[in-house]
Amino acid sequence: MPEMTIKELARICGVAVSTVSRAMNDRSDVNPETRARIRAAAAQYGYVPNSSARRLKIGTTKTISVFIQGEFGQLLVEVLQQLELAFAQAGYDTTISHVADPEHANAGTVERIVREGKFGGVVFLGRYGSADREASAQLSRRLAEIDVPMVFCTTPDYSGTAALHSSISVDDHAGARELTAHLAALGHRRIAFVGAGAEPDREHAWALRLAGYRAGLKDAGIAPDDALVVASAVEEQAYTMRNGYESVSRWLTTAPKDVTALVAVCDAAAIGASRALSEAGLSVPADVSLVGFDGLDIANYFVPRLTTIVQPVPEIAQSTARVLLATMDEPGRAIEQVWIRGRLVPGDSVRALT
Amino acid sequence: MPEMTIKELARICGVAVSTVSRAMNDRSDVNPETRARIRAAAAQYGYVPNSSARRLKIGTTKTISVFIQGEFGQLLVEVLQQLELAFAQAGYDTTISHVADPEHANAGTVERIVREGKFGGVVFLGRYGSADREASAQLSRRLAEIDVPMVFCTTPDYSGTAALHSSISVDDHAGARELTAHLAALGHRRIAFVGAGAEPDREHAWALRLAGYRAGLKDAGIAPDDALVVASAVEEQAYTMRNGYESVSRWLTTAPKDVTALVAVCDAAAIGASRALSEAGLSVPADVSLVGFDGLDIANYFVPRLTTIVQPVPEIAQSTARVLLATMDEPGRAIEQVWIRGRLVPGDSVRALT
DNA sequence: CTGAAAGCGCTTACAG
DNA sequence: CTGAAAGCGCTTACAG
Repeated sequence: MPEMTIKELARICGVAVSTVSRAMNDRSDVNPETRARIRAAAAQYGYVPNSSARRLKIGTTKTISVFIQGEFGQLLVEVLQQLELAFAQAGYDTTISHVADPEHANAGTVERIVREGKFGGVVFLGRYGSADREASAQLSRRLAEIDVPMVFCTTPDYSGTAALHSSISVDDHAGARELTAHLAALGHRRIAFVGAGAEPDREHAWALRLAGYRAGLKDAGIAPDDALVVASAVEEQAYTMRNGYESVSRWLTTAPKDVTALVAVCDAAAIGASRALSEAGLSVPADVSLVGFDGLDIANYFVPRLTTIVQPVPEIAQSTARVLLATMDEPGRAIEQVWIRGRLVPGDSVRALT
Repeated sequence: MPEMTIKELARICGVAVSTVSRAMNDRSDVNPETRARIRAAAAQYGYVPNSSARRLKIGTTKTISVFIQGEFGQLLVEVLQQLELAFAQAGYDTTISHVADPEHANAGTVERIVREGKFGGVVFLGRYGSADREASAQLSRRLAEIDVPMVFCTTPDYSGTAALHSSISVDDHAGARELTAHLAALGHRRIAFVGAGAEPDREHAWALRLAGYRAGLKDAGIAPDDALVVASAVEEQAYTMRNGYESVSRWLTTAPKDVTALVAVCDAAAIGASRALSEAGLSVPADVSLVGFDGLDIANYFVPRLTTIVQPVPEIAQSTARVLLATMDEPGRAIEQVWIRGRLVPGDSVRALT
């Protein structure tokens, strides 16, 4: 196919290029018959407008870019699908910008948004920024200076004291608190948390979930015990089976023997933890109860079925789309922080002690 | 940031736009000092060339598009990451085109490639086309007419008798054959296959794996038995836990009682199968042995650890990159079909009967 | 409702 | 090594 241009099509149809342009773009100021004739010819000859030329003129596009950094699991894939759907319904194309190497891509990420620049809006999905707090905060601030509507989905805004961006996430704190309360209600008092980061933090999912766990303990009148907070062994891949496995394996050598339940930072970590327990001769839930967070498919198929908080993927995606589209319509719009409650789904991984 | 243009930067530097262009594109015919000066100014003022304008002039870009259709799991994510890496090393950007709805996007997919047109190359990752055989074959043929180098990774070329596209995959047939031989060597004779499609097929992964299973039975002198071929209950999501679960649950009501082992079409299906077995009071591997295919993380963390064929992700990605880049260099290049052997990794899900 | 013309920001022969 | 100029394919005021 020799890539027909608007000029050739105009010649074939015996009209001016401007008329072809109007017909192709469904402008009202074209004779319906002319338009039909041009569109028929376009279909026949396989004419497709050159999007680069178009973009160069227009400046902006009906395209929303979703940024994903580093590894991404089932959860993000699901959110992504639903986002694409929601944007498509609003007449926007979705393009995925995957930043493979999170550590070296911060400046690059920003630069790319500015350069390609022509996105109607941008979603940051999952984590973003680097492990370094200050660098992440700086990135967040630089992003805020760019004149493109953006929202953070499933990842917090690290800007610092004042939030600079809209964000939508599951309510990590409330979820972990509920899981902990659930365990306490079943008689557990010695409950550990698996997957804490090294530095204090109050924005990452692990930190919010850890805080929720602590709040849950407090609700139940249980004194916190640092020996029950299991640090991530593989911090740069905190939300993985491997981290759950290695963290718990290491911790078990010195763990208090009276622990009866584990709250894992996520389902994947819970599954890794389960293997570590099994290798240590401990069975779930007979010897130790175990809960996860996220509600992945695997939580439902794992043996035993994992008690977990199911992330409300449809609501998260819909809220994200709603906030972004609203901001695109009304650029000066106030930023919005949305926390959506997940649903606790009991499995077979928790034993009642009472 | 007011989006500086080449013209403004040229004025600031006191040179012609053509000189700026040469400096930014690292052409040899610029005075090194001039170039340094211009680049410094570009950095200082945050000038980034407008990619649309550039594309419009150049016609083609240093960008490779990876197409992913429908749902995608951990395996494709891993391949994707490695592809991005390989392309980056060759100086190419990677962009992901996710086609959310596989059934309705065939024509759209093609059109999009043609329209955006300016990709240096295209990779189809995972499945592509629709469930309908003829539609897929037609799509494959239409793709072959487009003047963009493309390769199929982890998905077959459905063109028909003569292959029209290069493709790279794990050797599904050899892998399933090896798994079956492995079971037979441990004394299993009544071995079932979980996840067969309804229509005869010789290109999809399930069909190749089913054929490999049959070859493995034959190698071991075991007569095939149709009652041991478990049809997919959820055919449009064949490679999922849900399909493994529902297929085996349904089949168990009428399954021969003497089955001692299951070959699942993939790890996810194996995990689903495991739950179905467990609900029927059958334990893995004490009552039934179970093997998967793919080598996902979960195979290694599941209890019991799953015996499986590990997909050689690095080799698959590297071969894909190599073939695509070679085709881009040499457009008339012969197509190439690469089948890479996976590695059988024994877990704890198989019991020796002898 | 339609056409002629300017111009989006860049690259690349063509002269010097 | 550098500059002036043409032109990539489109859209959009501006006239009619």
